Amino acid sequence: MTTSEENYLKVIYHLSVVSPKGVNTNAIAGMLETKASSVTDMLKKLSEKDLIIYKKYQGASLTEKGTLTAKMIVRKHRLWEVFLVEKLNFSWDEVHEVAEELEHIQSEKLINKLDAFLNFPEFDPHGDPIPNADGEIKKVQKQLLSDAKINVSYKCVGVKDSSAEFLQYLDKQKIALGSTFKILEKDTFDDILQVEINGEKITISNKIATNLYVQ
Amino acid sequence: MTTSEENYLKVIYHLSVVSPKGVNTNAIAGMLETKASSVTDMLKKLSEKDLIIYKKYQGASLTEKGTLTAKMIVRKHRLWEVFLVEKLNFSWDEVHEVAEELEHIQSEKLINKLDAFLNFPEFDPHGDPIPNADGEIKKVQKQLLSDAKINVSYKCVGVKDSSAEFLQYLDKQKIALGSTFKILEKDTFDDILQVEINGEKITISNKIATNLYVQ
DNA sequence: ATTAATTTTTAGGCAAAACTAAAAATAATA
DNA sequence: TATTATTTTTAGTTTTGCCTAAAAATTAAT
Repeated sequence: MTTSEENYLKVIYHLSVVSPKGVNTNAIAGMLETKASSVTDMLKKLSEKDLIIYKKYQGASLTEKGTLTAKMIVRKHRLWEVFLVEKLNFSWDEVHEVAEELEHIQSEKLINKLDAFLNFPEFDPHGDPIPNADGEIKKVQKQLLSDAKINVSYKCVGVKDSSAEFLQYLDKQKIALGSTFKILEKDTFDDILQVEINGEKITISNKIATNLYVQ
Repeated sequence: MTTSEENYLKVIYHLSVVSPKGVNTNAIAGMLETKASSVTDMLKKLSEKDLIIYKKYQGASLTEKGTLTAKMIVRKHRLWEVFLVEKLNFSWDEVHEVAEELEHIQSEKLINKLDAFLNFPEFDPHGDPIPNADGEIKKVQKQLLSDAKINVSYKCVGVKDSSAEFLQYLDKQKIALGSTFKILEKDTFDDILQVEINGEKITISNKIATNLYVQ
């Protein structure tokens, strides 16, 4: 497997969540910052390797084999992120790019030993679940803060947007995984929420609320 | 820098120890298991990037810039080896291939944080020195066991050959870094040495003795 | 000092993964 | 439904790093 093939599989895997019956060529191109024609070439290649189902103009979906492969890449990515944050003291907004490289290191032994070293973590620093060695992912129910009820206490368990900018904004607002949330008031007109975070009252935009997972 | 370019620099760096005034095209090809013509192509490229001095038919030698780059790759390789052995419990014969991949991860921050996490080790699991962040290498004097004096006590501080086969042989003979050595008798005729290792008398071939560094 | 052997370089190609531009298929709209 | 508009695919290039085969330069040997 080349790094490029792995990146395609990973993107198809992530996009499959929203378009389970075929991921568009353009959508893949967008995620990988490449051109549609390049995507077509690669889809043919991945199809011949039985990693995806691909029919012209119909988009791509992962086979069993492709799904497992993609999950292993995601597993590696997220385990490395845990390592970087827990052991090397990276902040949660710095780990993505480095993990993008580390996820392509080819050694099952390495990743399983890393998993053990980290004590078999179930979530990465952004709250995303880490597939185990068999590709199984622990499903937890969680909802967006924007969908949460008023005056009910929640705990922050993940972020939807894990861009450095958003994560840095959260740091500034002292919002982290584990923070407690209570919506005091929703102002549907100007898309603003009054919330209590760890006991303190603040105002956040709906944009923020639609990118925080709570439980 | 591509992985390929880095591998060339690393090989030139290692070969420069024995041929400081120009490394042969064929020697590089041999180390990289590639063809001389491919090497010529790359030498031109590295030369244009001012990483090596290259004149047709004269071999290659590293520039200042090339030397520093090579040292940083060696630094990464050896630090990752320490990580694999110390933290992930790999054995010293398993780490080379994985480190060959990890050494190409591009992040200065990563490697310096890894260095700190490992407590700034000075030697890798095979006794090779680890360049610091400035490229400085601590020089220690050491000699081959085959050049050691008779009836003098030495300590094993490194291996010259770090192939898995050799390292596994050492494991079997209970020879490790730190083991104490004393040559009892040298038989120059059949190239065999009577030695005392950690107090026990055994016989080893000269081939072994020429691949062990002692102090 | 020639000739032979070896090493190194050139020349021309190939595969992977990207690209541009144009053609074909599908989807959207009047 | 006919006509746009959009999406996707094809066709033809490019770049990187490798290859083979042949030519050129260097080194070794008679």
